[in-house]
Amino acid sequence: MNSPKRTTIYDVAEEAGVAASTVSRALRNPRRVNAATREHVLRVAERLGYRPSPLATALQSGRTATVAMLVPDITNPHFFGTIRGAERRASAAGITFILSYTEESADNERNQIEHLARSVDGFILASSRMSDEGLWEMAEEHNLALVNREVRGLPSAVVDSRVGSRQIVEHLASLGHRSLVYLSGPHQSWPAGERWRGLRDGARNLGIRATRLGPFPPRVVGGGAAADAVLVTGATAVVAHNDLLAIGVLRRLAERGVSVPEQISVVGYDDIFGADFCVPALTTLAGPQDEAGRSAVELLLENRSRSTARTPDRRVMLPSHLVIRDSTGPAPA
Amino acid sequence: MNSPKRTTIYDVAEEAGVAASTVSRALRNPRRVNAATREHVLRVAERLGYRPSPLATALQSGRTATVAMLVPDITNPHFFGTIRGAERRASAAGITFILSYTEESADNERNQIEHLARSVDGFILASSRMSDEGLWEMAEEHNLALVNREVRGLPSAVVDSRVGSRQIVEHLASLGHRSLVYLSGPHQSWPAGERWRGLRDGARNLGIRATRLGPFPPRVVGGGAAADAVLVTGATAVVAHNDLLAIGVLRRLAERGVSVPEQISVVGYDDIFGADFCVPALTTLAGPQDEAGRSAVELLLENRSRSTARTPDRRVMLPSHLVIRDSTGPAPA
DNA sequence: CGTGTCGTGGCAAGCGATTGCCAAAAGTTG
DNA sequence: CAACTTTTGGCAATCGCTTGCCACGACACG
Repeated sequence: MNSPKRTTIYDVAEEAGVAASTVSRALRNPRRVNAATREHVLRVAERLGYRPSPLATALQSGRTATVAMLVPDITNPHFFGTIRGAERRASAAGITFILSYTEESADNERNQIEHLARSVDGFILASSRMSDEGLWEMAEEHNLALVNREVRGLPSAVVDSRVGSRQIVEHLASLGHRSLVYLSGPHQSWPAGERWRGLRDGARNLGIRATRLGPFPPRVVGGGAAADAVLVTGATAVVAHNDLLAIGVLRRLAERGVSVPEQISVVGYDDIFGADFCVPALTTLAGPQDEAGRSAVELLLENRSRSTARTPDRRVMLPSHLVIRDSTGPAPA
Repeated sequence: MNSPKRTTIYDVAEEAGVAASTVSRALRNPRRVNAATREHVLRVAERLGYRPSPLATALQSGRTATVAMLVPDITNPHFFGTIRGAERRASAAGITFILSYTEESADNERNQIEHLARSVDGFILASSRMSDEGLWEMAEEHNLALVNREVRGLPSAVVDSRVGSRQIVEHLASLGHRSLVYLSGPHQSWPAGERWRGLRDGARNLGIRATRLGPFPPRVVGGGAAADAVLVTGATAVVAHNDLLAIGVLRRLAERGVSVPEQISVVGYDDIFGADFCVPALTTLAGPQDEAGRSAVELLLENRSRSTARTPDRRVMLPSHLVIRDSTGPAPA
């Protein structure tokens, strides 16, 4: 506990026979102090086991060396990669990483930001539920970086799903499929729009038919209704908004005795943990989610001193790739 | 950004025509100030959009309203439940949640604690890699709560795996198995010891043979070697240290054409995401991991003002239950 | 040798709250 | 109505660190 008062910069100063300011400079601003003095101060600090107080530092300097990541839904494995990447990058830069969940609500997101605003240098908003306008407004006051969401004027790191979606279409077309169904995620979901556009455009180019159903909750449980909806369309290929939904679809199809991929091919997005060992193993569009998290932290760091000039909005686009497994196959004759 | 200086307690004080101290009291210590004054101050604060600075508060009062959770390995889904539970509980109490990974290293763990010590009210150590001695030492200086680890004198929240392990043995024995193999996790792992003891004792009671192999890395990739090791023993039942390892075993067995559960029954621990849709679906000992996370936060909160008396060490033991799926079946004749 | 420059270190004013202590105002009591 | 207690609000110190400004000495230069 804090009972045995921790050693402060003053303790070090006294012990070293210098002023507190000198200690501070020796630590933060090496060139501002004589090499010998500095060496001495450092040694004393070390001996006393001195640790700076991040709070005091932050209060004074305004820099907290902390970032917060806001994620809509903690139960969604999709975010694990992003969280991991962001945490790693932050950690490597000596930056404290705060994780918080917004329970899928834009209001909640706003509140969290407001609540943490003074304690962090910036926010990583993963799959934000806020509107573009809301984000712009927030960005006036706070340092933001978006993950898997693009908004004009705001820095973002996204895994491509537009180009990847075309690859999906090409893959399916090459297997002889003439039509596909996209099982859409939530309406406000930015990637859902991207994916659909990619699929639609790809389909148009290749002269096959693409239709969209939904929205469905992007979770395993959503797969039941989704699968049934697909069956009535008679489609031979279905692309689910994400792997969870795809897995739910696989389940329901198995229940109903529809064989995959013989009768229907199924594709997902994200390549989450488990996509390789569900049955049949899922064909899915994989992307470097952890890279996205990493990049987001970097965008935040770049923007730290944005107080003066507005940096041009940086956008990082990470390439995705199609992982072909057992859930896709030749279209039935 | 911070350019438009955020409103402070002084701004509110001036606007309301009172002293800063009054504002502070109106906010924190309502009974210390006249109801009318208080009402007025609150209104002004609201109008000015005042938000207290957590940093300043923490610096002065010593309470940070923040907890940190240290997890050895971010890639292990086992921790997701615990993280979720802890985050939720913290969030509900208005407490900021810091998440950090220790990369499986005790040293790293120690460093992280040292690094964050001034910024948090306490630490949740999930599956700590530190020795008992190390933990005692840390507990002298810091407010700790352990998850899935019991150490004398320290508060902890653990999911029972001892009793649960007996249930596993009973389940297997009832299916006619006369011997089982435990695929052990890392040697320093506390649950590994518990599980083994539970299995061994259970086996002794029921007159069946239990042997231990390992240690194996508790990940899917560890399953390959583990499965092969099992096969040479000729055992009919194998209990893996966790679901990841179990899934790896399932895979390898499938590769080698060994059918589960006809030839070998497989059991895991944790009931992670995916355990229900791998093939065959995994029989596993499920526990309320999120409860453990939640409890850990509560232990920390109880102990917040521990500066004076040492509270008796609180231990929370959460019950586990066996989820029987398709990976276990009657012993082969 | 006088003066200008540069390198160093110290002083002290914050950063934004909390809180012990005190004094003025209000309420109580005989 | 005097004496005393209780409320209530303000002053100022404090938490631990950063940083602008100043001063002092060393050094270089003309």
